[in-house]
Amino acid sequence: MDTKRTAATEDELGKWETQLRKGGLGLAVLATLWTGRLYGLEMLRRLEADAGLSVPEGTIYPLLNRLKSEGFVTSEWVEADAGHPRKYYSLTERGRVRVREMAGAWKGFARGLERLLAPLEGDPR
Amino acid sequence: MDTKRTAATEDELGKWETQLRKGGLGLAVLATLWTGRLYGLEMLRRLEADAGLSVPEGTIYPLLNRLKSEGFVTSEWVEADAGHPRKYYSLTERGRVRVREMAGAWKGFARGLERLLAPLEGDPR
DNA sequence: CAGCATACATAGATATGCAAGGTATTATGC
DNA sequence: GCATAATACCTTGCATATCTATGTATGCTG
Repeated sequence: MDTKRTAATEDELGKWETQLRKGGLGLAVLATLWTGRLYGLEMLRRLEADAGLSVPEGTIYPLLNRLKSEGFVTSEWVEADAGHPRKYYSLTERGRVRVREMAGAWKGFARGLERLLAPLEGDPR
Repeated sequence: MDTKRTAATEDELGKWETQLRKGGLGLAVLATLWTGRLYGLEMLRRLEADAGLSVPEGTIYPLLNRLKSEGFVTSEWVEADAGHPRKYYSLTERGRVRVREMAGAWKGFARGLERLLAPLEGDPR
């Protein structure tokens, strides 16, 4: 029963983490493009390596399509000498402006939450 | 047209901020209860004052019910000598454990995102 | 040419925040 | 005593983004 409860708790925490990411991932993806173009799976690897965010493929492609239809990124197919053709995404000018706005909103929210979490720090209770 | 575009952009940013809060608000609410019990509207005021998070009532009551049915908080009606009866919410033991887990997950996510945002800092581009 | 890895894509289910509107109780002015 | 306002809590319906699972196509390799 302990194992059951633990498993359930972990599941719930997992679902919650899913919710936590909403919105945040859009910013994360745009941010990876700040320094230059990347293709889909390359972004996933960078998100994992740089930020510890493991994002499934089924999440990033719809997200990229949304960002594209909103005019924040553009895409172009690039055929390599060897290997499969890849779809590279780049930030548009509008996208650059947007990342800054989003980053600002993120920082405001994060600072507020940090303040609320301060009382927990080092409290053994 | 400029005004139109600006307005539309702000609307979109607003919708995005809604997404950004998902999950985060649950943590924020539980965190306000760390130091002691509070009633609904009191929480809203504290969230606004301490963290700059303005949360509408339509958000917090369903949220509190969820947290209660999941066993993270308990509630009790308290009748004051003067004034209206208030429903006070407190953290359960399970709730305390949970806040810690959530705070840990939040920090991991926030650190990762900060790393991704680092290249934007002071980049005039 | 069969199997495997790479790369992009889609559909349905689920969860959450919000706006709008509602009920009940207490305090206040006249 | 009665109307009005303020406090406090609650419910419904909708919009939105992500995940799971699955599908398609291409190129490499033995």
